[in-house]
Amino acid sequence: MSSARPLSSARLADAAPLFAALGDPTRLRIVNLLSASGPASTSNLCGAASVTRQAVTKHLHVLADAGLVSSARRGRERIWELRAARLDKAREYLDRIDAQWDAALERLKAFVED
Amino acid sequence: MSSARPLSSARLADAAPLFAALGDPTRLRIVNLLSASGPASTSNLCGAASVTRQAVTKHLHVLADAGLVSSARRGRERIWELRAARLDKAREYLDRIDAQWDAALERLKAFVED
DNA sequence: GATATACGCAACCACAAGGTTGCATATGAT
DNA sequence: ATCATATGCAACCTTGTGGTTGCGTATATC
Repeated sequence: MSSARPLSSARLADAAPLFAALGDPTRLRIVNLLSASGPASTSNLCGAASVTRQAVTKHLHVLADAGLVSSARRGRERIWELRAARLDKAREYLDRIDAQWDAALERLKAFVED
Repeated sequence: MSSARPLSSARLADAAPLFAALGDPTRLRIVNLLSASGPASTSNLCGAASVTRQAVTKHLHVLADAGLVSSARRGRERIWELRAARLDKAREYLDRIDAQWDAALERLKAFVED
């Protein structure tokens, strides 16, 4: 028996920016790159993108604001790293919504069989 | 041992619109409602939103374009239903990115221990 | 010290996105 | 037939977002 509680609106408002950050092709590409190759510098990430460095930097800041990446300066370059915990948050949301849906289906089924 | 293959850019380009659709608070609220209470009509969903019916309709169409909901007219109302399969797609993406990240960490660790 | 590299910051621009009002249309209820 | 309900559609507005160019600054490298 699933114990899915309804998602609080607070958690929902928190999750939207997360998905929004993942909702851009260039940013998703960056996340994918960071997850596949590990930490990388800004110019390193620029190599894979088809936009200017400044655009990539903006995207990285959006990801950072969403908590999906963190960065630190190393010498003259800035190294970006994936924050897997935040990704898990997103997964958790989807899991809970899915669980809710399953529970709703269950209730509907029971109602019909009534 | 995880068998995480790198995500093809085709799959990535496919996933971004999905996350983008989930990246709006109002839309996420709608998805949450549909998952918690099952299928509902447009005006039904409007009750929980703080925007006009037309705005809600727009959001529903965005969700439909992303494949996250489907709808059918029933009498004078239109009933919207969650497409759980599409939600699973999003989860799958996050899973694979996470697996990639784990694999990358593993390699880094092995490299350091070298 | 001169030079190339890597980045930060600001101004600016075009367009998509979210939202609204207004009006038309179809369907259920009386 | 009449009236209320539920929706569809279009025009319009405002802001946010993704992108650019230009310039300044810090850090390696020679």
